[in-house]
Amino acid sequence: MSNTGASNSGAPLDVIAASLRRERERVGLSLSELAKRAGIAKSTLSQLESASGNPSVETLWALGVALGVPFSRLVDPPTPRVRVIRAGEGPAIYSERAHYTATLLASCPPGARRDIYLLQLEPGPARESEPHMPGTVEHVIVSAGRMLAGPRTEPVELGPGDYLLYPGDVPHTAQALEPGTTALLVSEHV
Amino acid sequence: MSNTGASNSGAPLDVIAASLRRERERVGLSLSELAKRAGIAKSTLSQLESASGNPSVETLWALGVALGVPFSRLVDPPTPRVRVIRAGEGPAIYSERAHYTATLLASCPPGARRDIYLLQLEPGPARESEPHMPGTVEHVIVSAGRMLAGPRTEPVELGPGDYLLYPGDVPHTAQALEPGTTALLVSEHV
DNA sequence: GCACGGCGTTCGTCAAGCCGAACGATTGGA
DNA sequence: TCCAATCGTTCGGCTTGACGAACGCCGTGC
Repeated sequence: MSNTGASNSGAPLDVIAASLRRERERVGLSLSELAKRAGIAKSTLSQLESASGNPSVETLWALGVALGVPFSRLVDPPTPRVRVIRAGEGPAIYSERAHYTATLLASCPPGARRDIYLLQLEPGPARESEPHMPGTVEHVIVSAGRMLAGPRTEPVELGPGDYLLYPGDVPHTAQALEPGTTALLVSEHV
Repeated sequence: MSNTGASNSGAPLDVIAASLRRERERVGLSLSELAKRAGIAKSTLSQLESASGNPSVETLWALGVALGVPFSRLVDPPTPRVRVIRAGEGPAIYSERAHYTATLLASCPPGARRDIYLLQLEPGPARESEPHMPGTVEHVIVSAGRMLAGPRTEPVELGPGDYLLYPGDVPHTAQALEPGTTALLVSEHV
């Protein structure tokens, strides 16, 4: 998960319990063996997997290391499998003013750690975005056309194939310089 | 963070201490005030910020919620700012056999949680990829041309603007069906 | 000058996490 | 069949995290 403003849902302990068992079985370790490798008592691990415990960070960290798994995997719920969204399909956001279309391709359930949008822009007034969640960064890759993008204070002109990374937690802007400009926007809060 | 195989570096407690203070000051809360909002004793918070403690998950969770910050932000080190990579620049991977070019646009230091590649493919033999890190998923968005992509067992044909999500921890493939096919690949291990 | 409120730290108490040992259950081999 | 090994759970102990209270410090204003 990520207890972001949007999603503080679900007691972390249950998630951790499930994650631990899932990851342990995926690796194919016994409870005893994992406990030994992580340097913790197997009784401790047993209690954690039955969600009757409140592990310290060090304990959980040791388990993450022993499992060869990132910390966040243990506190965040699982993930998707396969999905296709055909051109033109998918939830879209339109803006008459800015001649702007954003199609949401992927949002990480439940609390979206990163979103992927397909942007289709026409020349006209710039689309101004207010700051997002602190810690957000946005990646823009232009597919076709030319555009101006980035922090409002220092926008960058981009052409096909250009890539731009900028902080999303400050005011930023997007504006097409040519008709039929399309770009990909990856917005992630780390 | 992510104590992934690659980056188990740094005692988590020090990172947490630093993160905690950083985020608290960014929000502009006093130690006492934050402690009250998180529902923990300020003495506890004080010890955590001085890295003389080993918080339980519940405690850290409460702080994350009170700060309006994702859990991982507290155990992971900071992040980047602004970067531009012009078309043709950036580290690239070529493959004569598969007429394939991948340009690495963004890799999340230090332990890469997701990579963004620009793919340029020409028709020819398919590029076969072995499974990555368990838990990896890949997103493909086609900019131009047509291509075949996805799990080796069930590839999908994609045209301009199409989006595909598939697991990256199984064998998968990529093959251009038209000259000048370009696509964007987001590879993330959650 | 001095009382007041808020700040962050330190101290003693209590509850809870972590541990090792012992337990019943299950499996495989002699 | 019986023994041995391993599994995961449960039970006292010791350790340690979390708590509230008291402390010293600093800026305000009466």
